[in-house]
Amino acid sequence: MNPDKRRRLEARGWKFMTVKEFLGLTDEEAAYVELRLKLADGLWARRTARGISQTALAKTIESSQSRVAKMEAGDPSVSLDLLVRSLLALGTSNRELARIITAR
Amino acid sequence: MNPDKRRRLEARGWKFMTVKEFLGLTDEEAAYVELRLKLADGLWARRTARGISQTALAKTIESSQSRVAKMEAGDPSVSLDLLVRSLLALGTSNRELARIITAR
DNA sequence: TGCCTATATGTCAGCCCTGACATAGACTCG
DNA sequence: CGAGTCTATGTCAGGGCTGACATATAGGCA
Repeated sequence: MNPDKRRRLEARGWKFMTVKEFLGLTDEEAAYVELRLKLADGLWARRTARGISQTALAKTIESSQSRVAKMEAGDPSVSLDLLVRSLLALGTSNRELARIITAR
Repeated sequence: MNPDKRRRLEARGWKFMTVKEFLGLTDEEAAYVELRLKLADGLWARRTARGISQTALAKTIESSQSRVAKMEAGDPSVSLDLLVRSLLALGTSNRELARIITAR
């Protein structure tokens, strides 16, 4: 958000919080959610870099296009398991996986 | 295995294979299994380093002692999700998580 | 010896995640 | 315009993972 706009809104009594604060997450929960989002972004990056469609990826991991879309969207209904297995199916090495996790 | 013993056994017609070969796993599946084992080992290492029991850890993650034992044993009935969440509950940072993953 | 703690292993009802399907929007190309 | 592709989103029955429980083994201590 624009700093000026934020200042003006705060002057009028608005409060700003992080997603973590808003949802009342513990540190571990926040770290978990963050991790999922990083993997989701990493999956999208890897897939598009390879130039393959969600449907094509879905076939290689024996899933469906809709589930791939949910994965990349960070949908809560998708497990870490499936995210990681999808990344591995795209040929992601342990080192690359580690880089995705530590990305900021 | 002792190289001499192996040579003697091979001379008698025994064949040796990796777990991956034996189970007929694809590269991705093998990587997935390996990853789980690394996380399992990492969990055990972190827990014992903190000097807490499986029961104590189970309480903090709202699970049970038996499930923690299965986790550390690399039991197939345990999801990556639970493994990672347990590690995070032990205060494992992203960087440490990455180190566990890339450990050999 | 008996008691306590820690860990391993098996089982199971119930819930969460699964793939599949339907549908809609955005975009490209005839 | 219409047809095709790609992606997003909602729904659902069924299967996999869950916590809980029971039980066994091992080690420490009195």
